[in-house]
Amino acid sequence: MDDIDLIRNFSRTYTHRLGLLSKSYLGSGLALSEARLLHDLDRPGPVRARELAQGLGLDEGQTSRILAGFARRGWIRRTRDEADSRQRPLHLTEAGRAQLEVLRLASRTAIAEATAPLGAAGLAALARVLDQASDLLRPPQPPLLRGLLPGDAGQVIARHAALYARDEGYDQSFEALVAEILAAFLTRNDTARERGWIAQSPGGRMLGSVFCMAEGPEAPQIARLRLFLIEPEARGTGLAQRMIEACLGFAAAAGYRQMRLWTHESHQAAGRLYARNGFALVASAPARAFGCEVIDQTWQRDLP
Amino acid sequence: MDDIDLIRNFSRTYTHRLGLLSKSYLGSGLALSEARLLHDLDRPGPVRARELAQGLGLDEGQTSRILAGFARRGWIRRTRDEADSRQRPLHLTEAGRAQLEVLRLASRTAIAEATAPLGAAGLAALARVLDQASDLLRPPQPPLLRGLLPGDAGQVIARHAALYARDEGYDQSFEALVAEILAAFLTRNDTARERGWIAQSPGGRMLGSVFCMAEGPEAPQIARLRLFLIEPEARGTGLAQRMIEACLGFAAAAGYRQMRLWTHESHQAAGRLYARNGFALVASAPARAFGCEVIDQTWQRDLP
DNA sequence: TGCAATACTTGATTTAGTCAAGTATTGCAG
DNA sequence: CTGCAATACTTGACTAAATCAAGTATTGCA
Repeated sequence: MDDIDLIRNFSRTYTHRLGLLSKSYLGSGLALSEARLLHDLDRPGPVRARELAQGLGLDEGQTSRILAGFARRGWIRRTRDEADSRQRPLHLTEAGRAQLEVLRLASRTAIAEATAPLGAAGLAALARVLDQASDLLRPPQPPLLRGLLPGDAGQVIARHAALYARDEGYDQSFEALVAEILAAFLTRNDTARERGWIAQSPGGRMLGSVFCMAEGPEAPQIARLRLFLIEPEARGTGLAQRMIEACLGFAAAAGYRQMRLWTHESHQAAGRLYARNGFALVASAPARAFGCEVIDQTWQRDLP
Repeated sequence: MDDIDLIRNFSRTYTHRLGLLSKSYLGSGLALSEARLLHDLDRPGPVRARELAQGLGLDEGQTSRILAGFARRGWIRRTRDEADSRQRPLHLTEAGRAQLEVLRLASRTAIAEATAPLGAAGLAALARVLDQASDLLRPPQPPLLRGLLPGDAGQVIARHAALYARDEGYDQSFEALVAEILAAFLTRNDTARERGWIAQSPGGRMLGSVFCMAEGPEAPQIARLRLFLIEPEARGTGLAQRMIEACLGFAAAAGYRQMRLWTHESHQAAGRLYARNGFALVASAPARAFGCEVIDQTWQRDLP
């Protein structure tokens, strides 16, 4: 059972369970090739018929016929290329985009039904590993660092809870703490002095988080770096460094004079990262937290 | 970009890159449905045509025709059901099995070509995440614990190196150490007193390893638990406990009086597991190893 | 005993896909 | 600027897979 057999094995399971091979695509009346073609038409600029055919490995004749059908149904507009009138650049119309949305919903429903037995947690785990696979299949692209969007806070809570429970044995009280921290952050909504970053894979799954928060009114010049988490599969890639830099840069620009953070001694890789970024260990004390014996650490550095 | 969109997105990337949709299956002259049908015929007992059709979502008429073709080419034998002569139980012949092997090789070649740009490490990573996905899609099954097979030692070395480099920052000297330990183990080949276990997912990927080795001639009654590793995604599932029990059970049966192990303080979850299994910390000392400052720990317990 | 249900098979038809030829246009060597 | 190969797409003829419906032999059961 080598790597290739594992992949073959997956293909069979996947096509079987997710029914990728379904003819007459999801009852939408469109054939699979038509659906794929329509999807590939959804690009900002004009599209060439040949590009589409080659991109999908479809026969050009067949492509031509399918496109004729789309034009008849008003899903695409075929314009005339001024410079070369052999070509007929294609544009998706509003009707075409609407049809694409119909398709998207049908496909979402089908996947939701097929994955219903997995439950929400299983679905999230599946999405996570499949998106990892997407990343591996695509030419490598660096993760995106972006601000917080709706739904991110929940993800941050869920991943903190899951990973700390697995790796450190933390109990539910840790999830509650993370939820409280985030709830307060969102409530304060102090965008000038506080910010969160989400690292996101090219496919869109969350790879990590970091937050810059105010230490509190009694220490207005101190910023706190919090909820710093990198998914295991994204560790050792330099992503953590990028995220720390984003956080430090924001804190300095927001006028803080120091940045402080709180961690546990067991996070050795994190400790090395903090040390590399000018933080120094300023306090350390054993404590009992989240059902475990831990050694709390406080690190601090000055900001430029 | 929610979970379902991530899955949709993966499906597109995957079918595009791995070309699942290839008609005329891989130049073997068989259509995709024929290949899938032939594959599903490969089961120990007799198979019913209807089962096959329903299992693959194929039309019964079409199934009948394809099966007639298989029978004509001598790939299947159609017997007569004594109790119900409407049914014609199907059996794959040797020729059919040979054809299946042709198909398997063609499919392997196709995957190997499609994944060539990823390199060996990328392929291994892809196989790993896709097999995780297979596990998630299947009804849950517990991992299998088995002895060492050819190729396992290499995997054990590779995963130790990769995970410790990622999580602890160990350098290459750690990989060398693991390789030496395993080479010596394989060379001694002392099956009565030493053994290794591999935990394997239902799909077949390695989920973890543990070894029972002799401490050495100067301490013949002491066994050492070594190379204990659980893949991150398999942590917190009780697998580690099963593996420790297997190792302890073997050591006791092999006549050892004590079991000893060596770890680092930073592996807190492992430490808790050892404590739960009767081990006590007997020595602890800071050391510099594999390019890191660590705190070596020795744990020990008596065997029944 | 008769009749619906089952386990397939066969026939008629549709349709996606293939291959090759056809049309209009472009680019470029002579 | 002429002619001819190349390009971008279309069209026609054909193949084969898939679908739908009807057909056959057999079973089970009221």
